[in-house]
Amino acid sequence: MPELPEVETVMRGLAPVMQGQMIESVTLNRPDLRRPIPSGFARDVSGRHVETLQRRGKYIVVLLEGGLGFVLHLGMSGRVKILASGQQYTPEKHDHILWHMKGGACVVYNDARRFGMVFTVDGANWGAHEAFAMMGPEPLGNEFNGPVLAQRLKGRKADIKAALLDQRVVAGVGNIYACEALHMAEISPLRTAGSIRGVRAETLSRAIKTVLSRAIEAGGSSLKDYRQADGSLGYFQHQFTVYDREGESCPSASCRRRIGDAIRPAHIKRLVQGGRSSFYCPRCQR
DNA sequence: CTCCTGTCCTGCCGGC
DNA sequence: TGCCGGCAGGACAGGA
Repeated sequence: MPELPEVETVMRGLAPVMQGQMIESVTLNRPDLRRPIPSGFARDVSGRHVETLQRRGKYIVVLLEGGLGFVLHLGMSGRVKILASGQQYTPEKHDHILWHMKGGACVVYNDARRFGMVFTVDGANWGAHEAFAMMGPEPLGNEFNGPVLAQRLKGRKADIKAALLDQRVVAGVGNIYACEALHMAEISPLRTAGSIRGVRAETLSRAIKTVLSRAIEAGGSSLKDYRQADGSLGYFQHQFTVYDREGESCPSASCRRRIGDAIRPAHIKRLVQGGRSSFYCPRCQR
């Protein structure tokens, strides 16, 4: 469930606790998440200051002094808890990794389904790591636009919905925001990916940017709330327009306008593509 | 190359 | 009430 906006929010929440601070020690409560945690991870990371935090797609990249870095992926149930200095730590089930910061703050990684991952990278050249080497453009950057999206979809026979989940096409989009962006762009999830070009590609690229930006804004405001509450990050839930709304009326004004308000609105449908649920409006998404 | 399916993992929810 | 099956989903492997 954590997609680009959630990961961005978690990273922003981590920054004040980690950036410029030293990792004093690391506790590993188990040797693996989805994959084994690299041997020596705790030793390698301990005793170093955190220089910067970055996000690439759904990954958080923590760059440390001395040219080492490590990467955190939240998988689907990963969440991060931040304990301020002096705050009592109450262990919870699935607390797998704890970073103890010098000064007493602590960052806890909790992941019930253990789809997350942690690995170290060469801090000077982390983009070359296999997790990033083939990754598509950052959707919120200037390097992502209609023509770029069209180029990346060119010739692809898969459904656009499936193609958007491919991190080589565009980074950071997952199942929820793929549904939301396609709805905003009024494009059917069943449309062949390669047919998205020209104006349609422009519309879709803009919808992706809008949907993700709005979610980050929502995350930013909920971040404040959660930090006041229990320090938990990555928990926030905001309202989706179509995702998980099977059977509800399509809220899109332009959808209603097509036939006039007097007539019944169209209803959100669910279908399974590549083993994943898609939610869409069969009337306004074409 | 691209596409497609299965796998990992556990909590939760619906059905009986 | 309790059990069981199915579902959720990001990345990746492996086969077509």
